[in-house]
Amino acid sequence: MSTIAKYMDVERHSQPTSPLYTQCNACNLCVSFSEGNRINACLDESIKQQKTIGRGEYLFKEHRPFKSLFSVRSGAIKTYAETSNGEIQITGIYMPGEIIGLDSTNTDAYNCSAKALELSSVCEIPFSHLENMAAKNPALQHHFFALMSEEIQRSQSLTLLLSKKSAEGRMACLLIDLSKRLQHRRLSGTTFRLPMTRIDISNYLGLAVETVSRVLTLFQKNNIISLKGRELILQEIPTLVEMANHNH
Amino acid sequence: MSTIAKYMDVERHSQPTSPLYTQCNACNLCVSFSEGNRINACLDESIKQQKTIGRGEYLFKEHRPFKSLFSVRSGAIKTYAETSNGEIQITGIYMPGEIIGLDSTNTDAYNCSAKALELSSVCEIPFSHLENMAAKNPALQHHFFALMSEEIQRSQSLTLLLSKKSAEGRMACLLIDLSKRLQHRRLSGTTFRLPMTRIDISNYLGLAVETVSRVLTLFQKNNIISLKGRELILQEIPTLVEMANHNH
DNA sequence: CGCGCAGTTGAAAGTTTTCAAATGCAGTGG
DNA sequence: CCACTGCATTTGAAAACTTTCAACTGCGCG
Repeated sequence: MSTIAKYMDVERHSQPTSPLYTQCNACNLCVSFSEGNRINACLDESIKQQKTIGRGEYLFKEHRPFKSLFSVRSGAIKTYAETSNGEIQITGIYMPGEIIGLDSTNTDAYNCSAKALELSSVCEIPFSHLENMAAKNPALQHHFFALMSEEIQRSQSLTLLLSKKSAEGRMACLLIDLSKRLQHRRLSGTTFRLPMTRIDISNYLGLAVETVSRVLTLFQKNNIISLKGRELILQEIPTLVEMANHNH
Repeated sequence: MSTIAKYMDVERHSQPTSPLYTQCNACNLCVSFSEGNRINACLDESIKQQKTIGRGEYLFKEHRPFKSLFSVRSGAIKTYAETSNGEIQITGIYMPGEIIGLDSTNTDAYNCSAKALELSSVCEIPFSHLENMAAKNPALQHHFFALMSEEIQRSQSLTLLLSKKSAEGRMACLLIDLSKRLQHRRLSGTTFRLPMTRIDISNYLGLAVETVSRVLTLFQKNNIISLKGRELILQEIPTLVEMANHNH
């Protein structure tokens, strides 16, 4: 527990009640780290730095120098890449406890842009420090490989979704995915607010905005969900799961 | 250069002329490693193990215990995941010099199956050994993070392709991608043999087989490519590049 | 030689996109 | 406080693209 340690108890006591922090007692990376390894350890606070960014603001932009990973503490962040002809593709939606930037560790520049979908707070972790620490701590190194592997899988899931599922299936997948991630943070998996606009959803799912709107309307007509603006209630999760598993 | 080293010169001299080994002087991982880091170093031969697998044979199957990564020495390997309802999605086509299994380092089981598209030889590297070595060698650790990051990017490229491109665009992307990877190995990027069937292509690109066939026929009619069976000649690479960059 | 599977081609069907138009919502400035 | 403006969202109808279904050809192998 040497240089890494502490922080967890400090924060656990300073923010015991806020729902935003049920999952994030300290830096999310640390929690993630300690959970994954069943080790009560945490990154040294000296290498971390908290930051708040407003809705629509950038955490970083594509092609800018890559220096740090970011762990989301609250809010939601989207990452996206830009094609040669200016179109963008959202590559991920990151919620509290999740780590941004793992796809850029092989270059000197970020491979995507990261923008806040709502007011968010993040924890910045310089990658060089992390590498140094990982070199000294095999458990941390192992955890890092695991995190990156998970990121590959996340992306592959999206691939499968885009390749094999209908518009309804894609939408169902997204809703189920969001629900699960919220539940993992011990928040409600049935009643929540969509973190993104229909436009972002359409981009992420590879559909036209109109299609997203139509599918959501259909879901509502069938009483599978209830939706007002971005406020969402999943009324028939089993049906959604079934639709999510069903392919073209 | 301690425990890691040697091998490169040994193999470089023993197989100087075979085109299959122009890129792979020793274990591909090592070459990749030494290239990436501009270090003349290589994994200790004691932890490696070569293997040959015939066309259609499995390198490993999904859900089986994860123990090793594999570096392709010759041939071509596809990886694919199976959905709950039995459909499969090809997640990657691996050619010499590329590494398979990076998406499974967070679990005890492989997350996909790997099957040889043609007679192939691979180099098996137990992951636990690699982790141990990486812990002792910061440069190797760094290289590993880079490899995993590249794998994330590869998957994200596929996501973009599936999300934004038409059938023609997808096919063009695949051909250009294959061409580039062959060129990277100093093989011809204009005349080569498709490593996979039309069925594999269709699955990988998220299209129906018939669509793949139609697009290839169209490309031939427009004299963009020449194709007999799997023998391919790219006649108008600039046109292909343009089509690959063009979205829906 | 024939079986089985890969590949091709045509026509119809289906899904999603595109285009167009209207509504709603939020922030801004008068 | 209200009108105004810009964007998000919804809805309808037509257009476009891809899939599905069906049939046929070709190739490799026992």
